[in-house]
Amino acid sequence: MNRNVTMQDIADRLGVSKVTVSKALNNKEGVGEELRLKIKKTAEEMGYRYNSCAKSVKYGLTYNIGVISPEKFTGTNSFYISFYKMISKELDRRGYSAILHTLSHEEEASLRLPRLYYECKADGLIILGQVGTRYAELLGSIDIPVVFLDFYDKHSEIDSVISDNFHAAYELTNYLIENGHREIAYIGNINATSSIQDRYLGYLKSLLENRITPNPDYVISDRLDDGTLTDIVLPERMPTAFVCNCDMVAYKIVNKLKQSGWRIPEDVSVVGFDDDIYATLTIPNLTTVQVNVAEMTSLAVNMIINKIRSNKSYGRIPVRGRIIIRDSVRTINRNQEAME
Amino acid sequence: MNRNVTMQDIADRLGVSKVTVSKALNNKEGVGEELRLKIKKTAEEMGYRYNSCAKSVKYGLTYNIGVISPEKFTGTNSFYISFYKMISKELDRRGYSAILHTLSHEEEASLRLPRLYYECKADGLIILGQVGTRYAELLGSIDIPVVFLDFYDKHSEIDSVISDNFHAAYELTNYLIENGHREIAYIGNINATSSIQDRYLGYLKSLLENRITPNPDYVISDRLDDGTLTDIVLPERMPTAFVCNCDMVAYKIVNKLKQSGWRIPEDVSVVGFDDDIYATLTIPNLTTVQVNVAEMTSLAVNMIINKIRSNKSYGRIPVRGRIIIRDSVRTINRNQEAME
DNA sequence: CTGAAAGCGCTTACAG
DNA sequence: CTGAAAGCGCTTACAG
Repeated sequence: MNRNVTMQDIADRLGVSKVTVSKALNNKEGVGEELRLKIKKTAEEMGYRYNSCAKSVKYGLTYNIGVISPEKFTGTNSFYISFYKMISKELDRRGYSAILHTLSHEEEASLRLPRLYYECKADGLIILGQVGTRYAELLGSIDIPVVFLDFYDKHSEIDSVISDNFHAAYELTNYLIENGHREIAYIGNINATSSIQDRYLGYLKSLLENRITPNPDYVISDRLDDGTLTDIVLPERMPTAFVCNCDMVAYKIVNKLKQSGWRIPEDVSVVGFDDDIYATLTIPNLTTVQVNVAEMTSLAVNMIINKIRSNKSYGRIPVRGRIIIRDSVRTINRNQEAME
Repeated sequence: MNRNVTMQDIADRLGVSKVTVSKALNNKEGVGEELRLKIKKTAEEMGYRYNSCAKSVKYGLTYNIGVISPEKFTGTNSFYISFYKMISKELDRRGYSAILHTLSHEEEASLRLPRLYYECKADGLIILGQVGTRYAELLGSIDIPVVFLDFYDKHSEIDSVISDNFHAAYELTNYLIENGHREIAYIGNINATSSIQDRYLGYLKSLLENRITPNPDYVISDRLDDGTLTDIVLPERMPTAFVCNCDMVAYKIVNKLKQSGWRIPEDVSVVGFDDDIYATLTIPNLTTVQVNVAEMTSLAVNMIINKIRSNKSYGRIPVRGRIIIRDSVRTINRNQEAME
C-alpha cells in the first residue's frame, strides 16, 4: 500500500513547513501569494488529497450525515430512490456526505442503533421512512441531532419534515365533491403509518365540512398494521369514488375494479397519492398528489445541518404538495344521477 | 456543544490510563479480566462511543466505501434501489459503511471526481450503473480501488461484476425458438450501454446457431445513445416475438401493441429483462430474466474489500441470472403457422 | 510572511 | 497486568 501524500510531503519537497502548506491549501491568510500558488501547484502534481479525518478527529465533526431507511420502506416504496438522490446531492452541495444505512427488521425490533452511530461516523441522522414508536423514542434519546423525513412520530418531539398529508387529502376530497361525488371511500389502514392516518383525516374533514355522513363501510384496509400489504375487500355497495392512500394501492384497486367489470372513471373514480411511478402506470392515469420531494429534502438537510451547529428545534414542518389532475376522475352530473 | 466522552474520560474516572481503556474496550490482551469488565461497564454508563476517525487518521483507512451512481440511472432504473439496500447491508455486515454519491451529468461531463474522493472519505469506490468511457478511464487512474457494478467499460481494465447478459439473452432467445418462433426482433439501442449491447449479442448468437438469418429491420432502437428514451417505431412486418432489453421497455411495447389491436401473447410474444417492477405490472406478466442482485452485490463488496487489503485484480465477473417463465410467450404450432 | 509547539482521540510498540 | 511515549494528518493559537 502506497502511503498517501500528506501536507508534510509537500512541505518537504518545497522546503517550507506544513503549517504554511495548510494555510495555502485552505486559502487562509498568512502565506505569500507566490508561495501559495507554488504550493497549490505542487500539491496538484503530487496528487495530494486532503485528509478530512484529521480535521474530524480534531473537531469531532465528520461532515457525514447518516441516512437511515427502514428495510420495509426501501422495499415497497420505490419512490424513495428520488429521496436518496436528492439527499445525496443536497448534502454534497453543502459539503456533507450521506452515509446510507438500511435498518433491518431485526435492528428495529431489538432497538439497536446503526453502527455508524456507535462509531461516530456521522454528525447527525436523517430517518427516511417510518420507524416504530419505540425506535423513534430511542432516536430521540441519542446525543446527535436527528430529523425525521416523510413521517413523524406522535409520541416523540423529534423535528420532522412531512408532506402535508392532511391538507392534501382534504383538497383532493374536496375536488371529488366539487365534481359531484358524495359516496367516497378511503382505502388505507389508518393504524399503519402517520401518513395514512393523516390522509384519512383530511378526507374525513372534507366529508364533514360538506355535510356528508362518514360511512364506516367506506374505510377499507389495504395492509396490516406492520405494513404488510393484504388483499383489498371491496365494499358491498360501490361508492362513486375511492381516495387511496398511495398510487400503488390506487393502481391495485383500479385493476381489481376493472376485473370486476367496472370502468374507470366512467363507473368509479379513483384518486391516488404520491405521484410516483404507479400514477402514470395506471390506466387511466391517476389524479393524485405530487409530493414535493425537492423542497422536503432541502428542508431536512437544512435542519440537520443547523441542528449540528446550534441544536435548534424545529418541530413538525409540513410541506405542501400539488394536486395533479389526470384522467381517473369523472364529473358526475347530479341531475342525471338523480334520475337513475 | 457537549464534547463526546473519550477513552481518557473513562480512564480519569477509573484512575487508570487510556491505554488500558483502549485494550479493555477492544478486547485486547493486557488487562485484568476484572478491570476490563469495570471499564466496559463505565464506558456504557458514560455513554461512550468509539471514535473511528482517530483510527482512520492513524491507519489511513476510513472503513467507508463510496457508492457512486450516475444520475441518469437512479432516475429511470428504479430497481437500483434494491442494489442500494443490498450494498449497504452487505457492507455493514463487513464492518464498512456506504457513502452514497449521485454523480451529476455535469460532474461526469467535466470529469470531476466526487468530493468524497478528494477528501479521503472512502477506501474504495463501487460504481453502480454505467458511466461514459472517459469517466471510466478517469476512475481507472485514481489511487483507491474501484469496482464497477452492473456494467463494464470495454476500454478500461477495471474489475467489474456484471449480470451475464450475453448468456441470459442467448438462453431467452433459445427459449423463444424452442417455442416455435423464428421471426424475432430485438428492442434496444445497442450503442447505449454495454448491457444492451451484450443482450443483443446473446440474441444474435441464438439466431445464428439456429440458422435464422438476422433481419436488420428487427433491431429496433428504444433510446438515444445517451440513454434518453425515445418513441419506439414498430417494424412494418410484425415479428412473432420481441426480445426487449429491459422490462420497462417490454412494458411499453406491450401497451403499444395492445393499442394497435395486437393481443399478447396470442398474436405477439414479448420477453423482458431484469425482473423488476415492470415485469409483473405488465399484463400479461412478462417472461423475463431475474438478475441475481444478492450474488452480484456480495461479489462486488467482497472484491472491493479485498482490493483495499491486497490490491488484487479480478477482471470481469459475470453472474448468471435466471429465466422466469410467466405469461407473455405463446408456443407457436409450426404446422398451423404454415397453413396460414 | 513563516513556522515551532500543542492538541484532537486513538493505537502500537516498548518498558516496568 | 499496567502505562508513558510517540505518532497518524491536520489546525490553531502564538512567537518571531
